[in-house]
Amino acid sequence: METFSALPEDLDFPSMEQRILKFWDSERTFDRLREKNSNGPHWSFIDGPITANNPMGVHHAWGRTYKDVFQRYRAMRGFNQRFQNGFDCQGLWLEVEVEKELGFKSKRDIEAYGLAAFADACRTRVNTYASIQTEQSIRLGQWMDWDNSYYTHSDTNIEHIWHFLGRCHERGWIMTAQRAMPWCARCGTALSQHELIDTYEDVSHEAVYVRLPVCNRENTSLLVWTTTPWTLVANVAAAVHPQLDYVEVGVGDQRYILAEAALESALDMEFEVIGRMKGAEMLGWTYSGPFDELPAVAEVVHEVIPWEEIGAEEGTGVVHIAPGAGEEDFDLGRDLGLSIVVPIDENGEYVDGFGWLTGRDARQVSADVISDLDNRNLLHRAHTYQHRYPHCWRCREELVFRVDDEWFIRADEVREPMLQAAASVQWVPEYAGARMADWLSHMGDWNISRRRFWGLPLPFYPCTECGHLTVIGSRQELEERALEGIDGLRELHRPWIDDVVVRCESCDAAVRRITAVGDAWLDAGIVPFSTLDYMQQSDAFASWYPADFVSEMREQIRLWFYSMLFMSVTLESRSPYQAVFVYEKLNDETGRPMHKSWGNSIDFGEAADRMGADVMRWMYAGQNPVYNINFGYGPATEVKRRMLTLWNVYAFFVTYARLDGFDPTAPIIPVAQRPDLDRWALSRLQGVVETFTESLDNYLVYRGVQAAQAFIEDLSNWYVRRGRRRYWKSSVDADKQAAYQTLYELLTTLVRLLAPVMPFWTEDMYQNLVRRPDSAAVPSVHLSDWPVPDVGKKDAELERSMGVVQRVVRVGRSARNGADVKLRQPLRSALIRVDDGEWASVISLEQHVRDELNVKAIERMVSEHDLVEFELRPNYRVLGPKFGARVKSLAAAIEALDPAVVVRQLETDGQLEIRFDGDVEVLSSDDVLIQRTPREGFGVSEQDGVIVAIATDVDDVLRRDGFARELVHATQSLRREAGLEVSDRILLWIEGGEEVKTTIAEHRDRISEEVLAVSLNQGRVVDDVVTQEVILDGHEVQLSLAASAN
RNA sequence: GGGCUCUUAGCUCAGUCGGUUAGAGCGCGCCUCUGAUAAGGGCGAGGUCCGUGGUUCAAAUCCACGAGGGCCCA
Repeated sequence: METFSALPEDLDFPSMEQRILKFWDSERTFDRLREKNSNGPHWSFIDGPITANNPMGVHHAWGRTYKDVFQRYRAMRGFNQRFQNGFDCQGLWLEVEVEKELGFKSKRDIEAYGLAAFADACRTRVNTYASIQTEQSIRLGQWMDWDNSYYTHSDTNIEHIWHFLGRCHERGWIMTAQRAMPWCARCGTALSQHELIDTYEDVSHEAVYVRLPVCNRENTSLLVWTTTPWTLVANVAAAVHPQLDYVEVGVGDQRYILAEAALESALDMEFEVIGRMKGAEMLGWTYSGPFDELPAVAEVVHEVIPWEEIGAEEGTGVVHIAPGAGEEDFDLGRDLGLSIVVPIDENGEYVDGFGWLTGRDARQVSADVISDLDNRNLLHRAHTYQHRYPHCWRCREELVFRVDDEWFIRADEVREPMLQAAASVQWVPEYAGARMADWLSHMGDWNISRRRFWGLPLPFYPCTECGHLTVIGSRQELEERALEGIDGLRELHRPWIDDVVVRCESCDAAVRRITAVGDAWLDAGIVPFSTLDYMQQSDAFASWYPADFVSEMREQIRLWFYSMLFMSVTLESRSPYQAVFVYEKLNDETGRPMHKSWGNSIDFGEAADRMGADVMRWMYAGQNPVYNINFGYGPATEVKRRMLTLWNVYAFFVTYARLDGFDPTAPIIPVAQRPDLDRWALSRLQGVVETFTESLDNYLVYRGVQAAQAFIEDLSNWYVRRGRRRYWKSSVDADKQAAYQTLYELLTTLVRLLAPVMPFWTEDMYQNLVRRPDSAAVPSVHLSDWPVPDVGKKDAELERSMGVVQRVVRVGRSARNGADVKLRQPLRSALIRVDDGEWASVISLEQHVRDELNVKAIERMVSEHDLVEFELRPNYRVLGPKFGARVKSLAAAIEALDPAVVVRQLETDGQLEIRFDGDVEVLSSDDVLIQRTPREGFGVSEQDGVIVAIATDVDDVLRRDGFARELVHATQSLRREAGLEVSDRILLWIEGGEEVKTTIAEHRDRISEEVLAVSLNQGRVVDDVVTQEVILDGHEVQLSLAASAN
């Protein structure tokens, strides 16, 4: 049996991943991992719940990649983990989707449908998408205990929130307050400020200039302007800026008062200025409101009030104030103690007391309000006005403003403890902590009530008799207090919970629950407790709380991280997490946000099928999390190309290891006895292991990915390229064995190192490299131990030397390039100049330099004076600290010297006297930097202090040496065309002129060996051969070859 | 208005403790290699390190102010 399986033509991630998924499944690999670590130390991660509402997006895949990477890493280090996934299952997001499914237009449709049926529909949707998301996550390679996911709509979760609210109530933090909020009449609920972001759109509204007759001033009116005529019925005041200039103007028989600066825009007719005054003079005036005949506002005294925020750029400088229908109006009204008239209900319809408007939709009454004002002679002018206006992000309806009673948790008392708890957390990146601190310092009371259906039932039972608020803290308490309805309580949701009537704590009256449900962030915030059975005082809680790590998008700082912190500080006086990792946003590959309607969003399933999960994961893990990621098939192609470098190395190894029957279980050649190239690569590997480990410990996996990527480049473009001939040799000797053992160790270590990031491919490689040759090996890469750096294999000196050689080679190639001699032509020698300490490095690794540059010899450049020109620069790094401010005149003195003379002086004496500022100082060669510029006309290049000069003359010997290479190359091409395997032996005939004959005579053995020819003859043959005529270096050559029998 | 953050090549981004001539990948042009081969390598063009001021012998780097982008708060 062969040790390793042959590899397919190319790396097909999707099909390979499907194979690995089946493998994990049949091998129970994840179960075994958990069993293996069951006695290990705990590492506690809490999964932020994903809304089980739609299929997963590629942005979720980013976050889940992080979660999976860190959990897999900790698992390889032997930590016991819970691997619990979570679903967010309640709240408006979900309700809106269910409404769409059922074709509903408003909350009344839900009520008509029935709350019980609606709750069932929500539950069904949760189940559907939780299962789809589970499948998708598995496809991504995420390992979780999928049968044990938590759901935020569970009674346990709800009870734990009740418990929390009970504790808040004990401290007197639960309260109600009026609040003005943007409101969606269709959804029947308020929107929070952050839900307004990006919802402003250009729309046209009918704006009106309205006359408000001033009391006790004949025919005189305030002129106000509004873009929302529907709010005029709720007018209670008119605001003016105390310092602004106002004028009284006559228009026909009417007089208007408005800001002087607004005259032009507001009045489009002849007028005459009659008087002037400051706004301050008008304060306290009263006026008749626009709808005083309506019962709801009949009693309101309309007054002129001051407001500093007024400008005259828009409107009239006199502002219509309706505290019940505008946000700023409400704040102003509260400060000044104005009456608050709330004209509409939660569906946007006028409430009782508004006459002909009652029952009508506020968003459809503009025209009627305007004509009504006109009929009553209060309209000055109406016009179409275009402006940006907020819309509901869910249903795109225009928003209105509404004042409503809401439930809050007071925040002032927890603010300080929360700040302290947050300060104890490791925030990655650090600025996330500053964000949290900023948010906490400014946070207002937490508005926790939502007027919806499918959500946490707030356990608030205000007594209509005595006013006492009963807050139920558990299901048991509910049962104890229940007077009726408890038998029909199927679950802790509406409508069933609404039927339970309880006994008031204070007066024993029968009280009902408020109908509001809770903010969904309560649902998510409680999970550090609910998932560990906190209320049962469980052992689980004691051993898994607080979490070592949580990770989500940055916006979760003010959402989930905040709500968890709030609840945890309240319940346990400490942070629920010790480290928080945040990352930015996912955009399309051009940097635009992904939107379904823009057609630029990418479906997760499609992405997994087209690019493969490991490619996605490698891209995500390599992203610096402080930047938005630009995701798409273009970037994925680039990432895959980089991964292909590792594939090439892997494929190279497998190809030759199979040919040679390399046995990885054979005795190990001690590292000290292996060639420098091997020791170098192994040393580099230790550094990569260190860096990668550190990057995972610090939650900055991208640094590890970058380091691994750089190492893979080195592996391919230096280690394999430099060492490839060692694997081609026909004989199996110690050097070849060392080469295999080294490359094998590099690959198998890398496979373990990269396993958390690309679990599929590393498993595939592991099975082939490790398990196949050794059935006793650990059955999965994910069950193996995390690599530990072996200091015994570190050789800093060798790494440094190899670095010098790599630099020399780079410069040498540049020199050859300039000399215009192709690399296949061997040249006599390379003259090399490096820093004094570096020559030993070059000599010790001389072979690599000669091979790479294809020169017969290297020489140290003794006198570079003929090849380069010099320039002197002060070495500020050394001189600065030594001379301080005098460094400037010293520098001037240095630059005035003749560089060539200085160089000779330093070469002979090693020091240099220099006069400046009247002093004489002695400088050493460290004090100046000698910069060399190659003179024209040489094959010379200079970079980073290294000079390489190539002797470009070619004599007959060198020429034929090069020609032999040409013959080899041409023969190799022909081998390929003939479809031969790399190990097939051949019979070879070469026919040509004198040059060919002489070259073959001189290089027969070498040519034969290189092309695996068992015979090499001159002449032409005709039968059973592959033949090709080529012209090499101007010589006609005919090559013929045939496969050899042995 | 306040906070956090970013601004380096056409694009995406590195840049350590302030110190020589600021780097990589992609793209572009040229060359090269070829027993990893629908790969690989090299060279080149391309930069006001957002601007101004300051600290310092020395600033992409530290400080202040300003401009622009992003996010958040009010």
